[in-house]
Amino acid sequence: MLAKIKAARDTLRKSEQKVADVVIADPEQSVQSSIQSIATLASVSEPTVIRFCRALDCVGFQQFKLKLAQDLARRGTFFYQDVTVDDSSKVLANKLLDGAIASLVQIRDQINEDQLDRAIALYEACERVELYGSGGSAVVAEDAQLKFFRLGKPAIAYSDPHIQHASAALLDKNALVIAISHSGRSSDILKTVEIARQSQAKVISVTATRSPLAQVSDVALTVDVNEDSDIFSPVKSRLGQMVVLDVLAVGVAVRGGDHMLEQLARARRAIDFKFV
Amino acid sequence: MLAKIKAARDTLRKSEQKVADVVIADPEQSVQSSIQSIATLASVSEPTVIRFCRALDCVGFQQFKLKLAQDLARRGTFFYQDVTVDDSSKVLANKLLDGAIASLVQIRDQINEDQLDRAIALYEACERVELYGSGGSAVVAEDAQLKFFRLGKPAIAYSDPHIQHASAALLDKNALVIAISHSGRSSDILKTVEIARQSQAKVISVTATRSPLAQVSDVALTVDVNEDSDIFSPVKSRLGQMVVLDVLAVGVAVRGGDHMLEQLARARRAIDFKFV
DNA sequence: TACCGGTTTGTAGTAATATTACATAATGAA
DNA sequence: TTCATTATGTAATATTACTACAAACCGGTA
Repeated sequence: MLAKIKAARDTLRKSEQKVADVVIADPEQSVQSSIQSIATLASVSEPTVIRFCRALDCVGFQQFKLKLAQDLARRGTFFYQDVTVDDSSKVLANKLLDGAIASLVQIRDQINEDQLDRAIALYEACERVELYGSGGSAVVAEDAQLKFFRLGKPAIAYSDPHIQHASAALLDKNALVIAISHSGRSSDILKTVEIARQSQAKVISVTATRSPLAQVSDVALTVDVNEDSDIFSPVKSRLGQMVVLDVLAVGVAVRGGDHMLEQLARARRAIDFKFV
Repeated sequence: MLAKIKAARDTLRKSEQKVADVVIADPEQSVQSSIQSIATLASVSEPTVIRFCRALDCVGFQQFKLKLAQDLARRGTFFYQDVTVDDSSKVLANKLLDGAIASLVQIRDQINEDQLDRAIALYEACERVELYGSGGSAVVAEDAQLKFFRLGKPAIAYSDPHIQHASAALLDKNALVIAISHSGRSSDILKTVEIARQSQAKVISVTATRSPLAQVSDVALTVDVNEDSDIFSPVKSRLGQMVVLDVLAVGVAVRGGDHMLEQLARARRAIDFKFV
């Protein structure tokens, strides 16, 4: 939740940002406050606070507080810690793994059931899937391709933006695009999605809450993680994206009933399990 | 908090016990309820619910709910659960994410510091790195390539077994191979590693404990996860492998001192963060 | 610059919810 | 039974969250 607030903060309206700042500054306090006191602290009106909560996918202030409280409670178990040069390997490994675990916990608590259901419906309605991801997200797109093409419809991943553009232009209304981007701000992916939409294709995005990419998609599966401590690339969001896509694929498979699940299980055992 | 309720339950007044019972019966629900609905469910009056909260050392109902919510959040016991066809999307997502989290916890607790240190030393001693992974592990190898080539030495990932063979044959004693395989039993990867060793290259494997691949490697970074509930491909081991390689790369970076860390952080912000 | 359409924000009122004060009912001991 | 004590509910009140609407703001156009 806190990560979500931080991620969404810049896309919020001016006065909602003030609210975000107050909450970020002292979440422990906010969780015990009433709308009134938060509104006063942020020097905005009370409805603004409510609008802020709604912008974060909460039905109201109460739910917002609850989610935030749970978020804070969990930070005790696994939390982000920056690595330092005098950490031993063991300490280092623990810090990094704790951070990764914490981000998955966060994602778990942010899953938007509604969007997920709609994403599953989009897959069921489509005839083929194209996965677009560049840079680090290319890896995620490829991984997802492996999953999706076992579900019975053609699935292909492209990582080169030019090829993405070309391919997107050739789609039709029976195509489903899954666009993967950590920030959701890369002009390449936005352009690609725009082209895809002109071709009438449906678009699911796997990206940050309220990012430009999320806003131009039919369905947005959001992945917000605290990236502060990632040194190389956003590993945590990568993990999150992979898991979210796994959830989507399994969700589709499950709709296919026991029969499909069993078949997939057999396929998995035959192909990957022994040899990869 | 829940434990507290259970413990205190018998010392409470009759009608307060009714409240305790409905809370214990479904804490997740209670946390989202108003006094009214809890009072109705327990067939007591609203003030009784408040008295119940006070008996548990809370100043009011709100605080009670907050504490309970945090308690529920903290019961962060994540375990594997098989998905079933009648799971809602939400339940499904939670099961899958819990499974993924549990596997990372397991990996964290299994990290072998000694092997990790030796792996770091091997990287420091080498002149170039080749990453081999096929099928699902190809994705991991590519991801790792992105990390390693920022560390200052050439790094390249191959996913095609034939090309792996050819490339391995051209290595020398200054090359480091990182071989990634879930099972560590694929004949392709074993053959590749055998060739690499004949070329005098060093080999780090990221694979299952005591697998054939682990046994023929100079250093084995082991990733063992419970795969029973993975439908498509071993997502969990994929996540684990990625994190373990992140640990290795960060470990190397940290040995480079503050200077290197800072440089990498800058590079990350410039490249990925805004655009991917 | 003045005006228009749309968006953002605040004001004021309403509904819901928690809390208090008090009255009634239950319980138990003499 | 009767009184004292405790437990529980009723009804009023205060607080808090939320809604509808109006004012202010902003960016573009004439």
